[in-house]
Amino acid sequence: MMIVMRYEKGRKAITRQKILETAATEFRKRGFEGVGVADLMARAGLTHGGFYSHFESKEELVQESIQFSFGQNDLSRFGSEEKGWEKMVRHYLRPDHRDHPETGCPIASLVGEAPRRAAGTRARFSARMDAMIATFEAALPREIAGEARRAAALAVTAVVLGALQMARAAANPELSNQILAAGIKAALDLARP
Amino acid sequence: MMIVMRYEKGRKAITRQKILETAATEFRKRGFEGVGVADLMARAGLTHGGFYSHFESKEELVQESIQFSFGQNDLSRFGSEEKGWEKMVRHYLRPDHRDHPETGCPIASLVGEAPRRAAGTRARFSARMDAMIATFEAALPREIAGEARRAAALAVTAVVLGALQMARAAANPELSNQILAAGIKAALDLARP
DNA sequence: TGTACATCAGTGAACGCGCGTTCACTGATGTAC
DNA sequence: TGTACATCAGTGAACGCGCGTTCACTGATGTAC
Repeated sequence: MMIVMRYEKGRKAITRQKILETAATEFRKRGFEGVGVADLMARAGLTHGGFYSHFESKEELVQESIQFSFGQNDLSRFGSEEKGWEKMVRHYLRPDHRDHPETGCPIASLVGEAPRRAAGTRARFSARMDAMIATFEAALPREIAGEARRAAALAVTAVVLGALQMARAAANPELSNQILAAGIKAALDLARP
Repeated sequence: MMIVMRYEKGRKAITRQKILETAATEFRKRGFEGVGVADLMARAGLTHGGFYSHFESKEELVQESIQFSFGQNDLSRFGSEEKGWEKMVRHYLRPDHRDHPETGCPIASLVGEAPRRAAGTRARFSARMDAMIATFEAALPREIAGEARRAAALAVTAVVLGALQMARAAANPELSNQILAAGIKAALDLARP
């Protein structure tokens, strides 16, 4: 007996993608613990019961959402451009990124929560952090070579990550802008041969 | 009629301090949302009902615990020493600090959650972040003057904060150590006149 | 082309559980006389 | 010194609520004939 498709082939996949997109947005905005399955499904225009025909558990969704939101925020598109690393830094530390964590870098939004999640989630998160470091490393000026190149990539990543989080936590908007500016300046200094 | 002390004067204050200390530890370890009032009170050797004779709400405890754990982790003691800023950086990015968030800097542990808390909590958290920046600023070499001094303090704070979080999130211990080393190197570079 | 049927994505009530908070109470204490 | 009493830090049952998860179901769909 042949396996038959009862609905249009892609329909379930589309719904799954919609849940994933909603989750990626909400998790970055409110944290993994700040959003419930029912709330998420309602925002995706569905009821909560159907969730488990798409994902095995909330933790699985958490893991897949990390991949998804990283894909939305790939800095590597600047990699082939001239002074790509500088564009990456300025893109990362722009006010719009600070003001919209829900569409921004998931590492900045969730790095504090990641170490407390399940082992599989930590592993995936760490892999994405590696990818971010590698993107900076690949884009740095070619004059920085050998071990210094790796160290510079780590340092640039640390400074943009730290600065973005500080800018988000700062109560004073003027201070917040100062932090972004100082972060850009420092990252460019660290990436100078 | 005179107000009378039924118990030893300091007893309630001691209990309150114990709750605060437990909360400061647990919040840094598990996040504000990761610990409940009942769990906290049990760890302090009490039952949960008494909590509200010490604090108005969990959020008030959250706020006071930020102050408390900051007090436990003051970098300013290095301020009067020679090359105090370098000692601060090395102290902040030492492996023991990475491995023990529960006794470490509350800003590193909680900066990601702070923007999502109540306004009063955000304000207190931001004030503590200001204090950390000011501690670095005061300790920097005197050769760094004017606006550059402020910018350097912001940059050093961003890099140590970012590096500590990355080191905690890294799944690979070798990478984690690399991050700490690169963070120290970068912070010292940024604090060089 | 028309009808009966099998499929299965999505529904919504229900589960046990832990959350923050409230409140009537208990029992150890210091005071009054 | 001895006893009755007022205080209040701490107890523990109970509250309404939202959590992640389960499951019997519904109803729109494509297929078979």
